[in-house]
Amino acid sequence: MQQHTNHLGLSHTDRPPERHRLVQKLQSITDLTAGERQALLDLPMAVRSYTKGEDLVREGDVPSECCLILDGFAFRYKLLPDGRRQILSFHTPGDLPDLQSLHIQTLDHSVGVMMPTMAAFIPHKSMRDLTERFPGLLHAFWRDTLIDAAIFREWMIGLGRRDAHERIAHLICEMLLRFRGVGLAPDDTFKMPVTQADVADALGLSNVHVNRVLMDLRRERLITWSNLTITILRWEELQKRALFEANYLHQVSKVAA
Amino acid sequence: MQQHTNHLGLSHTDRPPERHRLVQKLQSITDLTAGERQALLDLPMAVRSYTKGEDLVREGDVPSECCLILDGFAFRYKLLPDGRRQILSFHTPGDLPDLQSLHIQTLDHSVGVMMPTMAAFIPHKSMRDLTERFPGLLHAFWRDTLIDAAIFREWMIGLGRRDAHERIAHLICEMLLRFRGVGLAPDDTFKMPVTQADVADALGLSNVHVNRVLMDLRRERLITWSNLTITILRWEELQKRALFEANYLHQVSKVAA
DNA sequence: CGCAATATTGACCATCATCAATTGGCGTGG
DNA sequence: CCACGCCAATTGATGATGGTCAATATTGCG
Repeated sequence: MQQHTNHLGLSHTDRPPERHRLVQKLQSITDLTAGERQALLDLPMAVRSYTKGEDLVREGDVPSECCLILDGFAFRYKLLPDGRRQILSFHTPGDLPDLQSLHIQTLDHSVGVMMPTMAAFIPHKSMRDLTERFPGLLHAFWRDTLIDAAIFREWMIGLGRRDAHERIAHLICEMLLRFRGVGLAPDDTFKMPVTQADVADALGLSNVHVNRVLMDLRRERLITWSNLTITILRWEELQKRALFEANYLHQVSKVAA
Repeated sequence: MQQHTNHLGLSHTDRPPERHRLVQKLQSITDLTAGERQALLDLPMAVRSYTKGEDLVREGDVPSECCLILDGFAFRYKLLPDGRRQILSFHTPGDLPDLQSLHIQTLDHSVGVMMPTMAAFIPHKSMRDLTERFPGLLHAFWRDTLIDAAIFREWMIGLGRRDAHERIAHLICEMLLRFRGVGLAPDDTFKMPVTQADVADALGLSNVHVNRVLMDLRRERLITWSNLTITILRWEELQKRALFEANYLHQVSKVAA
């Protein structure tokens, strides 16, 4: 996830090797038949590259395609008129952060990237054809939407009822499991390409306070976080600090192929 | 919505007249064919009544049926180990607050009621048969899930980045539009059967602070709120106070039949 | 080597939580 | 019909978590 070969900003239009990420992702939440897998690989997609600070889509857009993260790291967010920002979710390769655009005309949030990221755009029409030919995939996408919503709910609990230490510890726990789920967290270490200010906007805190709490967690030898790289030192203790319960991730604890 | 005829706790098993609420709700977010409407009305459902404080389902349950609010007022919530509570959403008649159980085995939150409420339970098997026979309904349910998630996102912004006055004003704006959408807010007045403590748990505040902010909003003559009844006095001003933008509700501004 | 973005620290302050009464509304039993 | 009791609303006093502002270090990188 952390490195990829092409981020020159060029726009290709064909079969990037990373397209298997989508299969991998869906397979992590449901079973797919060979035919469904092939159909996913055959989806037409236009690939584009982005760098830190660019948006894949913006609030207010009326997209005619869905975007798929092939490589990199993206996030959904929304701005208030005066500039306050709330980050709604983080997305790793294989995710479809605006799947909702299939059914909801105008986008109610933006999708940006935190690092050089490659995204593929799949026409809505192709998605509709696909789900018509393969009802199993329709269920897979619906299931994905439902898990997405479950994660929103857990974040709401954090924003509404957890204190700063719990929130930050909780986010770290969640990201560890999500990266583990796609085989990207060997030795309880993973790359988290976000700044402390980003974390602040995700958790409803100020950057300054995030910094202070991180110092605490480091002092307590629960984690290490530098160079965009996080290492969990004491997993049990960290979960306790976060009041973390993994069930909401609905992971089908099976290692991605 | 505020009154209903039977809340003796009896369990019927047949065709309550309120079952049309489901049709009404789905029709408010998509178009249905006559066949689809009839199929919805023919769904088998077991009706049960609940009173304030009772739960329809609990976190950890593995339901084999979906619940449908026929009459009354329900909410989804989750508790932290030490008793802190976060309310995740409010639900009016026609809503299916645990639709997700169709695809996600174990429930990650509870559903409770705020007032005498009648709910119908529809076996998952019936739902699956239904969506198999009527793919249009499958899309309708998916769309419902997506709108649900859109509301979660808006609440996340409130919890993370709005101050107490904005949050409360925003909730009032949202509920007005939702009640209006089902024809239950004549004269910008509607019944909101929640206590100030409930509002606090929905917005991540303390009951005391909710009270103080409500006093402010009343002093400013923006609203009236007593006896579980809210009246909006100055709609434009209230929206401004809340930084409210209705788009996220994705309402198809058409009056329910 | 020097910029520019992040991270870190300190000082001060505001919003909102907590704790503790007190008041008010309303249903129920006598 | 009225008193009691309970739940919710209201108010006051006090304090803590976390925000804001402003420097000062670091670190990554061209």
